Amino acid sequence: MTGPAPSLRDRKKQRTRVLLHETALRLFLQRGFDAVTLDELGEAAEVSRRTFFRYFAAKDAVALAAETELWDAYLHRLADREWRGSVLAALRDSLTDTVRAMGDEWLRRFLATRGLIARTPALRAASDAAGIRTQDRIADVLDTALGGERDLRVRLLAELTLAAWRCAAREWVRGDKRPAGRAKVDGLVRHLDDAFDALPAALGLTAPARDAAGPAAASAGAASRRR
Amino acid sequence: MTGPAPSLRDRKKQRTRVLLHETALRLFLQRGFDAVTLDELGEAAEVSRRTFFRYFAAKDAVALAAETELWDAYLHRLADREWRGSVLAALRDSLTDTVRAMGDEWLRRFLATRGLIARTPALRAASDAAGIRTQDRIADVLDTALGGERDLRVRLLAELTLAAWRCAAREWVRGDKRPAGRAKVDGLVRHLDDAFDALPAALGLTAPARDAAGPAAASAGAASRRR
DNA sequence: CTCCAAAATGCCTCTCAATGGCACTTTACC
DNA sequence: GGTAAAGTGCCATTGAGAGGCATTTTGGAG
Repeated sequence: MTGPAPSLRDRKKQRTRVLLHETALRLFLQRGFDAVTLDELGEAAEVSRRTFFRYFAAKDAVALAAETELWDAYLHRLADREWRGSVLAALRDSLTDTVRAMGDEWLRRFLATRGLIARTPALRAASDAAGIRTQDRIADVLDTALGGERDLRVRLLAELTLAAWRCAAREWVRGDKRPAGRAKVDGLVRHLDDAFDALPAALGLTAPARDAAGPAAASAGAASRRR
Repeated sequence: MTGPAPSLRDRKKQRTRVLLHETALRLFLQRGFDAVTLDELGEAAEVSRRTFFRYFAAKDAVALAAETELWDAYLHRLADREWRGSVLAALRDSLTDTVRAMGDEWLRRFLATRGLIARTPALRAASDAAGIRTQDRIADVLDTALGGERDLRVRLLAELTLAAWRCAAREWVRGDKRPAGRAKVDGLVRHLDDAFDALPAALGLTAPARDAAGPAAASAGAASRRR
């Protein structure tokens, strides 16, 4: 992919975008998303608020940019892949492949983003809403790839993919913070695998029998019980 | 449930709340959610903006009130039920039972709400985010009811319930608008049944074989293919 | 290199949702 | 009837978000 070299204009724009994003993450982490105004962010990045809005659609968009990059990369990978065999397995593999392919620099920003989401209701809501828009996009790619019929199962698969993601991300953020770098990514991938693996068993989960003294009567299946 | 009779204070508050909600739906439907300011809504309902915020946490909350009622009723039903057998079936039955139990007056408001959501990005986002908070609440109820262990399958079941809901609601809004009253509710219930029914088949969906000329090679399963 | 047009930026004004303090009004209860 | 608590309205403020337009920067042709 050797296009024309980026112009000075393009380089400057990219630098401004990165500067806004990094500055935002730093300030939001220091003082909290809600406590940092866009005037302050612009001052710190030496960019006007007007310009900020030329780069990001909203305040929350700059905080969630690393997550957006992941979904964009994932959607791109889905659009490019060959489809054969189990669709869910393809959705799963593409997601874990995408996560693995994101770089260390992205990982640092993504961890910061997850931390902000965990402590900021407005960011959680924005991230959740964006996730559901991602589901729409996944369903669109699948409709196109699988033959253009509007199939309820396709829609559900998009839902299941993000369901697994949300469960995995939730556990990941909760988990041990000590691993760094690649081990962090591996942890996320493991949680994703656990979540996708647990889908069939979840469908079959039954309530404990009323007279059982413990969990012995719980559904036997792929054991995803918390260890 | 015969508690003490509501006081004049309580009755007036309830009337104000209903008035705000109904007035908001009317104005939002006439002119669009974004075009109606809270000053205008307050003027029309003869309530100050300050008071509006004593009843609703945000502008979108008044627009989504009917949906909130549904989820509150559903969560209440889940908290009250006996748990035995398949958890997913229980989640499903409780949801369809709840929908059926909501009254005609609620149905009218709920239809208006769905219409607003369909045409207002901000409301769609707010509704989606609220849906995911509902998933959290479902998972909490399930954790309590099933023995208090944090089980990934439980979390996934909450996800699957809202997944089916979103798919069903989407098809429902798209569908024939001519049925009224109970037939509208039956339509929603039917879409919910279809969506829950399609979950196992979705897990097993495979891509069409590359040399197949048509969908003949698609996964044979519970056929939820669009008709 | 110069010039001009296009693109990017900053300044400014405005709107409106949201927040919150406090004075005033209404209701409940003794 | 009097008083305290609850409810309401008025007012001021903040900050995200929108958009117009002047100014600055960059690209490209001659």
